[in-house]
Amino acid sequence: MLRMSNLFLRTLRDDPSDAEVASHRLLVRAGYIRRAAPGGFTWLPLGWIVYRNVERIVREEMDAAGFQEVHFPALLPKEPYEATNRWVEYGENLFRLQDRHGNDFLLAPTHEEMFTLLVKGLYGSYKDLPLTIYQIQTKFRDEARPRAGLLRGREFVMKDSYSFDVDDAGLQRSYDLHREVYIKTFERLGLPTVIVSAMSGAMGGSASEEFLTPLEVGEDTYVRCSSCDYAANTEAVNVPAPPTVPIDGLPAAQVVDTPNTPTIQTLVDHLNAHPELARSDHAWEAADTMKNVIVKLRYPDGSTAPLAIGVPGNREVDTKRLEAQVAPAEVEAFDEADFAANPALVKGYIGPGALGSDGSSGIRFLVDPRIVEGTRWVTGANQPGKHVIDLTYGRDFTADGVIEAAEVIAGDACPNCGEPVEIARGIEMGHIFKLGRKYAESLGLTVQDENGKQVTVTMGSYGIGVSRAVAALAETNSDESGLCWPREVAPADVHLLIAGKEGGPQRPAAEDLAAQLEAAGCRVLFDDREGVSPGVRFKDAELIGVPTIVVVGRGITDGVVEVKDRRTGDRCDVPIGDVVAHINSLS
RNA sequence: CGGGAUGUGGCGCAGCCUGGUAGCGCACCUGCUUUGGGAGCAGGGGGUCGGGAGUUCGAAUCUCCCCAUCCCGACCA
Repeated sequence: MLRMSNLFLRTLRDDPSDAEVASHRLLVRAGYIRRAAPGGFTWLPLGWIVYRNVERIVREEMDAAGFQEVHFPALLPKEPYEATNRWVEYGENLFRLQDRHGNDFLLAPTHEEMFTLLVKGLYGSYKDLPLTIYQIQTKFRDEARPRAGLLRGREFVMKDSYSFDVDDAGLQRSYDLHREVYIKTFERLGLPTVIVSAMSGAMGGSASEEFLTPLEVGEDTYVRCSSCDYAANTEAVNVPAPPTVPIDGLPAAQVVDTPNTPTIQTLVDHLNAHPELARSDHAWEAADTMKNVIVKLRYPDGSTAPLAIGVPGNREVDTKRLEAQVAPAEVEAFDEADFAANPALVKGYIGPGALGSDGSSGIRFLVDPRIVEGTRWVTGANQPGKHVIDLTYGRDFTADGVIEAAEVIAGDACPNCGEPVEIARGIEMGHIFKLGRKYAESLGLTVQDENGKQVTVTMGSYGIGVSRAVAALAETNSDESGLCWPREVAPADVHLLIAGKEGGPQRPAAEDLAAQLEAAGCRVLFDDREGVSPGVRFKDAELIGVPTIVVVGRGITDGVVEVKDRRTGDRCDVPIGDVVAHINSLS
């Protein structure tokens, strides 16, 4: 039983000034967590109970699936990460440090290398596989900007599992099993999730899916089809290419004067104001133009290279989508100095003639998938104040390749069925993906097959944000008054409080009831503090968010107590002798 | 990485412009009263004023550097 008279807890009346999102605000205010470092939090007793409940559920589901738990150090040597090149590729998000001898270490952001090496050291036969092992461990990422409390810290707890199979069919089975286990785990946690196709990011590998909890404060944007079951992180959306158009008979490209057209809109207006430039089929619109955006890619080794991206003029370049495409390189702005170094680029009037391996600047030029043979565009003519119209792909220009970097807009056609898509935000709670043989190859993990031949093992990697799940649960289970936890993760089943004069019958009755509830297996948070006004007790109960609140108050003279549902606010009087049975019927 | 704001007891804030004994509310301690919706009165304890350097007889306050937190931007040709 948790007695508030001696529980290490102090609730706050005011919101902490640095807390923005609900989960952060309420977890701090209700005394669950406390900031200890930039992006790092201390768990207080109530918070630690909730955290362990979440961890327990995750562990139970892993174990039930037959996965086995191991535990690695968080502090790791550099060498395995050099073998896979991640010491460099992981970039600035990797915490690197040195010991007293000057040897390099890292604080692990994830443990692919170590799991691979562990299996390599112990197993050598196809008969040992399949195998899935996991750990629940603190991970470190030197986030550029930790924010939103527990939702995005620099230190957090993750459950990560890894599957090992001899062949692709085995990997598929391991992957599918994990997918099922995750669905069940999030259901049990009471966290709504959407499964979306994803990019595999810094881990490498191929197919991958994310489990996102829909949340406005989330940092992932995903699309969902209004009609079919397609859902994908915007980073992973593949825009379908339109059919090509026969080039015969298309109007010739012509360079036209377009003074004072610094933006796409002014350009479109200018064209429409000049009938001699009119198109035969429709009035000019932004989607008929192509804008060429120049960025600078910075590679992990520090080198940089410019990149030109051609997208339809009605769309912006989505930096996240772009970065997902060029990873591990990072995207930087192409600044004045860069323009100065590339005199072939006429700012505001950049066109394909200056771009690509065959262009005057030689800058690598990639275009949106919508730009296919026979499509014609209005775009820069590489001279101040001039654009070119009817510039046709495959006849007048070509690019070095295709890139998925244009933003996805609500209403775009679903890549699967063509119906309009919706756009929503969410936070990544889980990620499953097929690593394939990348790590096994770089680290030499092979087993002998039936024929005595060495074959490279194929792997899957699967993560759940355990500490983040606590924040996501707080985020999705709260109101103006405070938190309201799902029962299985709540710090207690019942918040029992006394509302009555000290010295009256309420305290002894509440003590008695607390003991009975506990004897019946109920987890009780008992507000037995003295000299605290009833208002404070009620406010604290609502803030703390235990699912059922039992008030021993004035009804006690009639032998009844009040049982209140924290979430709905529904309350009813229950004879004190029936409370235990009543509570048990709730869960 | 850029711009802006902020940093003063556990939490929320004032004081800074115009340098001179560090303040308020909540929380905490003592006493009395109060007890079904963040009680009242009285009396207390607690702060290297983010850090460092400088100016000055004297710095929370002025100057410089650094650090941290929050917000906005990171591209839109």
